[in-house]
Amino acid sequence: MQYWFACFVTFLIADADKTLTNMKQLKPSILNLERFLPYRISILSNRLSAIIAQTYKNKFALSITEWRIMAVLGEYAGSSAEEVSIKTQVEKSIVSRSISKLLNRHLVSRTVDANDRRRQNLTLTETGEDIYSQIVPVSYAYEDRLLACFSAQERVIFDGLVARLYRHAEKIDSE
Amino acid sequence: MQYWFACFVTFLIADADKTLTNMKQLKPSILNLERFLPYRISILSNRLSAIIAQTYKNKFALSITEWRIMAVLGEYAGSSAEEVSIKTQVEKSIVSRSISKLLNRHLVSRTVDANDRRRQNLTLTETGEDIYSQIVPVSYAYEDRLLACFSAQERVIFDGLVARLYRHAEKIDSE
DNA sequence: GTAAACTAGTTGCTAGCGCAACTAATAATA
DNA sequence: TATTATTAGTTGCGCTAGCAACTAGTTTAC
Repeated sequence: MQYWFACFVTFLIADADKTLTNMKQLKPSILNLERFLPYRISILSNRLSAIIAQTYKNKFALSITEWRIMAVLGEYAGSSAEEVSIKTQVEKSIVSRSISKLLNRHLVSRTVDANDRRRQNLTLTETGEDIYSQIVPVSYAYEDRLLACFSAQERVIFDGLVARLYRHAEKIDSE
Repeated sequence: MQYWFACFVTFLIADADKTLTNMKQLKPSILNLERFLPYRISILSNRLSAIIAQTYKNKFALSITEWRIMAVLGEYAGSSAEEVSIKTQVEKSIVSRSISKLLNRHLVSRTVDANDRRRQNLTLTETGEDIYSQIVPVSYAYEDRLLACFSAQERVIFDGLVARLYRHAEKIDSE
């Protein structure tokens, strides 16, 4: 057992005791919002989004949704709107409207698919690629700055727990 | 060092190695949305909210915002709109409009404060209390169901990491 | 080969969010 | 005490989200 693990675990035990003590003070007939997990995740998400939305808007005049679409196209050029919708988890009508804006700004181009004329293949234009390559490091920098409050081990733990909770919620959702 | 800690830590090390391996496969000039923390938190939050929003809407005809306001008033009767706004992290104009709806439905009542006639003290009505006491157990049940994918220890860890990240984001935000 | 079912993408409509401007009341300052 | 600044709450407005209906193209099944 390495030293950092011992430290980490000690910290966790202290934290656990504190939390359990707090929990006992609560009447079960009252719900304390600040301790309610979905609420906490929601305000965390809002705060993270607000910070990054500001940056994208100021520096690149893009909404988070628009950036997400570009992010998918930067990685998977030639995706359809449907595929973008799935990857970004953005509803298809919103994708459609966002793509219109990106087309107007010549950040994205589209061509009707030869084999399936319903389908339209989307690609970043040269300008789009250019902006994309500017945003990527900004995004990574933001992520790093956020994660500065975690140790490398904690990052991994957090990542794992988030992923597990997400998959679990998906399961609950599909029931 | 207790046994479960050893098991847990072993699991974490395995997970860390896997993640680090994956990370090395990434070109730094491309951003993979699915690995980007703010995105992951965002879709997690959306999913958690969507599930609970459905329940509140179906069973009680309340939006999440309306429920959050009631949750604050259930715990702190006589709060002002301002205080509700701070506690719920909901913008004051939205609080104002939501309160109008709750007043119309006679779930909340308000009285002008005697000492400060700008301020209005908000309280749940009897009907409001009644609905509140029905929602609380439903919310706790949902939270328990979500957290079923974590061990007691993991819950505490997750809680702590979420809290830390939130505080850290607050700090970043205020700079 | 044609009708029915399905799929891709767009558009109409409603509701909620959030900024900013506004009203009314109070507190601070000179 | 008069002027100014501050605070509580409401309202106007534009934007986005998301459901549902729609168009157009494709596949399935008889």
